Amino acid sequence: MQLRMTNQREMILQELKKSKDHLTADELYERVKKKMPRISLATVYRNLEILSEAGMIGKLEVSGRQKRFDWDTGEHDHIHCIQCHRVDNLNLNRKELGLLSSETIKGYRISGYRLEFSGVCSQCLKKNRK
Amino acid sequence: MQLRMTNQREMILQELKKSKDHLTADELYERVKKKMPRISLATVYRNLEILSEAGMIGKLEVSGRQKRFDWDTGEHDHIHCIQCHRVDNLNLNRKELGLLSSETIKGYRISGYRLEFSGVCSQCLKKNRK
DNA sequence: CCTTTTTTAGGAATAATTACCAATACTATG
DNA sequence: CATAGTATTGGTAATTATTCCTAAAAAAGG
Repeated sequence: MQLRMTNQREMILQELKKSKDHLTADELYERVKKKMPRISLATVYRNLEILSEAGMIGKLEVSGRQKRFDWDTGEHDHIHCIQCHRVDNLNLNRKELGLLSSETIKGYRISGYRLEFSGVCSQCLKKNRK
Repeated sequence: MQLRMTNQREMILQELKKSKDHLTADELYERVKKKMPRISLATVYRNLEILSEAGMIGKLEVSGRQKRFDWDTGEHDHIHCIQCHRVDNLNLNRKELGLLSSETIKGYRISGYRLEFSGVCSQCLKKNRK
């Protein structure tokens, strides 16, 4: 692992953790820029990739949209709103699902899975009622 | 519903069904172009969107990559190769999972879910051994 | 310090997709 | 059938998200 923490890298990581949210690269770029005005968007992208590679953050590639990055690296699933595209955490009992038991399916060597619910979040439901 | 079938629309639908695969818009464009050389890529994109809207094909927004379209509209899950990005079908017993039972989770009104395994497909495993 | 390696900023390049719009094709009437 | 209205198409420009490139800056290691 042994990941060298540069100022930019550290700042990106801290801002993501502070947000306690699932931010996109450019959302994070906007936040980091407030403190480091000269940082480049490419640096944000590169470091998010490096940090997720190192397992220090999670990467969410959800529903064909922009990638989002997750400060929480613990095992959990996600649920997202098909209207405003927010992503929330979800804790399902994975053992009960019994899905991870098999190491190969249809000839694939399984490395992981993603369970992704979609629907309309409470904020959007409220908005729609108006 | 009542979808008017233009020549282009029909051709796109037929080529996708014929392929029995999960094609991207540009893969399909290449195939359709063989029979309709003057068709536009935009038309392919547009009609794939319209067809999936009408429920005549499925849309797969998988792992942050290119969208793929599915000739098979029956309920099924997917498994994809993290190496070559192919997508295969998977039939899991959904009732057993007991996941669709709840209509709301964390305030969301659930409209669906996607279970997506990832791993290395047999072709890639074979390739790697060489 | 001086040299080597890594990282950065900034902009250019790329890939996938969508938007726009003038030209066509189709539909339904009179 | 002529024709007016609507839908769809082709071609291209624009957009979005992301990666690539390169010279400069920063850090590491003698």
